[in-house]
Amino acid sequence: MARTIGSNGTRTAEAIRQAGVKLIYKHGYEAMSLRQLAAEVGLQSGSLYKYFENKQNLLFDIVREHMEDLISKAEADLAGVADPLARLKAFAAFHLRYHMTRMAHVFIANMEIRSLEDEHRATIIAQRRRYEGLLEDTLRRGAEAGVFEVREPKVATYAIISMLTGICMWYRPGGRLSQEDLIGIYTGLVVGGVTGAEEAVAAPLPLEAKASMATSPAARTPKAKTKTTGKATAKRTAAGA
Amino acid sequence: MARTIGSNGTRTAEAIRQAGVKLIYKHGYEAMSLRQLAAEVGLQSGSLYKYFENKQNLLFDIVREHMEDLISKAEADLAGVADPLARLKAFAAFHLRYHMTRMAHVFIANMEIRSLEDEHRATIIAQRRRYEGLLEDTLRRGAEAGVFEVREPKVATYAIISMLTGICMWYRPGGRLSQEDLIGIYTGLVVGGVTGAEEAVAAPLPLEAKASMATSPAARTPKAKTKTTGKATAKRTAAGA
DNA sequence: AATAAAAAAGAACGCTTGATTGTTTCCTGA
DNA sequence: TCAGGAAACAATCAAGCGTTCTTTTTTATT
Repeated sequence: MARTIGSNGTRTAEAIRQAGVKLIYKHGYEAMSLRQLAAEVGLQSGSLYKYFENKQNLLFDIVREHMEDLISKAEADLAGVADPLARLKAFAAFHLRYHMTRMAHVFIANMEIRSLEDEHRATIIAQRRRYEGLLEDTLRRGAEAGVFEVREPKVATYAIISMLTGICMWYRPGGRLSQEDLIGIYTGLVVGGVTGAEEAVAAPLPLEAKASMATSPAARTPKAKTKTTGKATAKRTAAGA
Repeated sequence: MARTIGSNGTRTAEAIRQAGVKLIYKHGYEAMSLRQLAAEVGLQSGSLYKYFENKQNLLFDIVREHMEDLISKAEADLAGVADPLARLKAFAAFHLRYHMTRMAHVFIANMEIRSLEDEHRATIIAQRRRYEGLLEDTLRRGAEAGVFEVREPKVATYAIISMLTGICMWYRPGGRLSQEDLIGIYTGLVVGGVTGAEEAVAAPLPLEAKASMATSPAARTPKAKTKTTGKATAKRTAAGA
């Protein structure tokens, strides 16, 4: 056999992209082998190279396109909103909704940066800076306008984004709380945090002791989590590309 | 040559553990080869097997021991603190200080869970549940006591822990802000978030454009910001645990 | 119908991986 | 002092890796 019946380039390209996202999300970039990916799409591993230069570039393409999508949608969403508080809420809502909808892409973009080669990683980090700037500017303007109590906009930006992004570590569609419920909860936490509870900002910290050491076993409660097929192991090839 | 002069089992075991943490932190578990690890310690790869059963168990040992340490220290730190607000602040301060001090271990424990085999992963997740319970119980009691405005303690727990954990994505010792500075800032955000800014919690969301899936081509920055604050800005993304 | 292009198969490559084994050297305690 | 155990080496294994190349089949174009 060679070319299969009904085969089509653009359709295969899209299938590879989707399968790549799925497998990298599930197993990680290093752990995903190209044979595994090819099997998922129904190809031989060698045939994949009609669709990307090498494994590294597949990852880079996926992450870069995701970041472009994230940024453009965020900027579009915030375009008309001027008031800092409204802008903050809009950002939080957008970020949460986006992250709940496209968890696999987000997860990859956050986790696999380390697997990118230097130049690629620099590109992605620059994109991320730009995205973070949307929030940071909002916080800074709000602080200048006296709406927010934010002494360190950059730190607050990192903190807030970490908090919001964290939702895709546990959220699964169909749970007790709807997306809009969660947006309400998270937004409340964010806005409360930056509009200043006086007692909070003032307080240094109430800690007396520092010591440690004590053993404690046991555990409770279950929670849904990702799974791994304990199969493939991989290497990170230095000479690879 | 065989046994090297001055070689000592317990010392080598410790060296392997440390090198393992270092290399997994730097390259990831999958990407770290045992030959790389052996070279770091000054051994041949085969010799490593005197110190662990296999690569998977090395990872598991590292993560499990880290979680045990985290939990026991946290429980010790919170032992005497009864008041919900004080307890919340103490938890935040502990978590931040711990994560700023042992970033490599924390990073591994959060990132490499997917690389653990099913049974091992279940053990670690149970430990994490227990740790999260410390915060969740505090939030729940504070809410019952009317000190906090927290409708969903579990969600708030995830959100807060993600935010706090995120600090080790960018914090590097020696930056402009001290550990205590950062603890103050983060604690302010946390306490503000749960002590309820009325306007925040009430507001549903001020968004008119709901469709996050609307296509928006390209991306134009009205205000792209690339402020380089010394070195504090760095590498990894704001993701959570 | 003839031909070119596209799509995929399939075999092969050089290498690295985690893991195993047998052997040699060093250290230590009776 | 000298055996016996601890510690590490050295060589090896099969498996799997990313990648390349050639061949074959299908589709599209003329």
